[in-house]
Amino acid sequence: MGIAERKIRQKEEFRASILEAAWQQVISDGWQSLSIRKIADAIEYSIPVIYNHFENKEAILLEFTKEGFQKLADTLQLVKDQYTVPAEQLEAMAHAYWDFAFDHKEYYQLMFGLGIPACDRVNEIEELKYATSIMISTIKAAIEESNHPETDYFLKYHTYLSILHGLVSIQMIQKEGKPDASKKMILQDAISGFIISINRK
Amino acid sequence: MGIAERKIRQKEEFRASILEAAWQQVISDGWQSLSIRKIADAIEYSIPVIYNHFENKEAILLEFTKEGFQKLADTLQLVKDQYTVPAEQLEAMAHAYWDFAFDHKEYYQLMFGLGIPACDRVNEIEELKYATSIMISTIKAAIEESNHPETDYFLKYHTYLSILHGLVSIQMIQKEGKPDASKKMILQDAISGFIISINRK
DNA sequence: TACTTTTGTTAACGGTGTTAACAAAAGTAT
DNA sequence: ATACTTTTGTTAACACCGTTAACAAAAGTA
Repeated sequence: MGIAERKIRQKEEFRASILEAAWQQVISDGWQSLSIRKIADAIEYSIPVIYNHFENKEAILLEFTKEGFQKLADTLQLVKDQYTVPAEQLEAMAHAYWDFAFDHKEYYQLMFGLGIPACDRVNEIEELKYATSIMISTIKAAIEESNHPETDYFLKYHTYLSILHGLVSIQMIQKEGKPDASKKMILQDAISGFIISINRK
Repeated sequence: MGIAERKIRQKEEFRASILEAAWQQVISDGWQSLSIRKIADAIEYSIPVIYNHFENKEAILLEFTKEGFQKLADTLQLVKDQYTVPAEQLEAMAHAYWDFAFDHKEYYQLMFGLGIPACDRVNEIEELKYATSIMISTIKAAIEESNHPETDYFLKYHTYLSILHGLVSIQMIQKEGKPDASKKMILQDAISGFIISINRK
């Protein structure tokens, strides 16, 4: 009897429609605006039915997170396969990573827990400018002392900050508490590379 | 008459007590758990009084964000002043940045909008491992072809991912929409430096 | 047809940020 | 001291949120 199969299929469809409705909400107003109630409203069912298919809201978000990592992995693999030299692969994958992040912004934010609070207002914070200027002036000085005094210091500042923030936030996502001292080797490694890239002939 | 001054002073104290209560809540249960109601409860006043001192909840968070950037800037300045060679300053500041982030985790999360959703469960996602393995294998291959085949590939992977994530997330915080192509130069710059650091003699 | 299981509903609990309407206290002027 | 005004605080509500218990309806099974 195909009745059990049909039920499974229907359940799958229902589940998919929940995700579909959720995704529509996310891409139209960001994942902060996603609510169980809005999903229920969109699929024209009452709220508790959603809990028949997902344990809770987090489970829905987790679904998209997985989807996101899968898409990213597929993208990286695809790009990697177009090259043979590892260094070229790494470079191409880096660009692919970047493109993925901005082409699938919602996915990326979910995957890496980017809350984006006062996103647009953060640039107006005076204290931020202060911290920025300290770093920029140092970068500037380092460049002037280097073999390439014509280097774009603003670009280098962005690189510097990005490396730092990347290291920190990846670390924070992966582990609670203060990371063991060995993790600082990653920092040391990255920052050495950065400084060398400034002084390099 | 000092009565106006007293009022201003009292208002200031009240404001400070709100921030103090809020901060206690943040450090004890994370800033996700912070609510106007809990603050009101802690200072033993009714809810709306808080709105006499802060426009809304975001304004309170913004206050801490500013504080955070101020503290970071002070820390960086202090460390910078202990060195004279710019390259040394950059390195020391990098370590100070790292320490600040983990010594003042709550500040850092606020400052850079780190939502931390399935923070502890993210490592269990199978799709993440898939994406990870693609990157790691490439790094491994690049290292084997390099002048330093004994290099720790896991460390280099972390560096690689951190650079990428740092670039992306800093970019996302600062601007909505897809960044102009010129911003990709930062990526190019950072990734070149990374690849060089692998191949470097 | 009678029974069981699945699927869906309504209604509520406890929580959130925010605000309107109003009471109480404090300060000011007569 | 009394009358008036401003400030400060309160209660109560609005509109949301995630989640769940209690129950009704439909579907499948004997």
